[in-house]
Amino acid sequence: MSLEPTFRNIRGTFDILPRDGRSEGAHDMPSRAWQHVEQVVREVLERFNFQEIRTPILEPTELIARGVGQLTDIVTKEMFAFRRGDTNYVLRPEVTAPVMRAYLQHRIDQQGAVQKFYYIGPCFRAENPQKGRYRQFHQFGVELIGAETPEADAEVIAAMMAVYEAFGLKNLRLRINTLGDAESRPRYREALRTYLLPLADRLTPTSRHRLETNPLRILDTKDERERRLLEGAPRIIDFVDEKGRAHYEAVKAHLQALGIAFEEDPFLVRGLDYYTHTTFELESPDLGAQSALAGGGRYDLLAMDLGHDAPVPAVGFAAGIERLFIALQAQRYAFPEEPPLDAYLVSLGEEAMRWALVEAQALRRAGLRVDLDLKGRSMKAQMREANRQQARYAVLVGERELAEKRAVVRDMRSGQQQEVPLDELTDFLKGTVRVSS
RNA sequence: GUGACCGUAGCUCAGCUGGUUAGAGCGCCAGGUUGUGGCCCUGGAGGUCGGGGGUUCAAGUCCCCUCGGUCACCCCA
Repeated sequence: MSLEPTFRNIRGTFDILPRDGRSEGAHDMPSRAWQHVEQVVREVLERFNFQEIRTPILEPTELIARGVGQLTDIVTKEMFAFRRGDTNYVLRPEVTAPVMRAYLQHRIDQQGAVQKFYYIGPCFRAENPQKGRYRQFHQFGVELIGAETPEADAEVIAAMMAVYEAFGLKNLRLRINTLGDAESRPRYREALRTYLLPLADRLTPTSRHRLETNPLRILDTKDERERRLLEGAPRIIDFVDEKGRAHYEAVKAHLQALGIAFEEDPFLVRGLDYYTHTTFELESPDLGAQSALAGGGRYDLLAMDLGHDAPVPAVGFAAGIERLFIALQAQRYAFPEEPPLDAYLVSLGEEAMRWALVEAQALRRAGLRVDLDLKGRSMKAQMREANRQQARYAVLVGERELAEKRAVVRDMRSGQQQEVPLDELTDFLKGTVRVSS
């Protein structure tokens, strides 16, 4: 199973293979399925006029630390970071901060219009892997930058839901909440602390620690006893000012108008510091412990956290592709089948093999999907290969055919075969293939 | 970082209370058809039983360590 001197993929990563082979270190879906998922994602998001942005996988560590937040789990313990020369690098653990960085760097804000970006690609987090969690994982998401209206929030959530709708996923649960803004949050934080302080001895050690560092994070505890303690805790919404509350109410109204079902969860806080106002999370019952399919929210303060001189309103979501796959498999999603080979060239003898090599090129130029034997195997073995590849036709050529300038073309479904002059092969295969498909 | 469970051919697994040359199905290769697939039949290749150490006359089977996997905690996608 494992030979010492051979290499394996790094823990928490996987290879995506052309054919689904159940094997350690390989994703259980073939590359074709990944292409399909990516394609659907692109189509849906582009329908919303989100346009792709590609940023480097390598970013300055400081960008992530300031963007995501110094005290977040991501920054304190989950970054793949290293130093080289006098620069600190990270493999990006998320894409929102990099997109904002690009937006500011290229002065896209000067263009005035609302910017709608989408991205799709790998991210890295040094966590212990488990179901739906990897060290190199793949995300897609959108960032809508430059609009502070509740309609922008609704648009982002609508785009997110549209992706899952396109895949026909059912039983999804959308939860939303508001975290208020830079004014209300500190006030709420204090109120929450004041409430929890007398109960500190009944909290878990981590929560007790968070009481000092980041009290909001205690809200999303899974500990039953803590949840009960929190029932009487002050609610964020009561600290949000008139404007913030109106924003939240408007978002909810828009979601209703869009026919998007949701539930409010006053305890929904997210582990990234940049969120303000609207936050949301999409869950699937099919995922196991890592139940979040996607999440996001508004992050109006991120630009300033990154050193910009004015706030830049923005809202976005991020979604996990591996988790999408889990949900798709659980709901028996029908992935498109591998397109079959139009023809497999079977050759006998060196000369015929050379002919096949050249003929394959001609057929491919004519638009056909063609493969040929490159091992010089027996005819039987080549036929077996043609069958395995589910080729529509096997084209057999040996010395005899070469001399007579005609090939034996075998229909692999019916088993019927006929002779076709070599110079008519392209037209024959194209014509017949077109007719039969 | 912590915990639980698991680790025998490419894949899925069987190997009873430790005891002769470690097995099956699928897959792969070849033959049955001197130039032909899918079904069937026959044969073959492929395993340091994750690795190391220990107990024992004897270990895939027991003990320890280690590596890897899975799931969970934490948190997130």
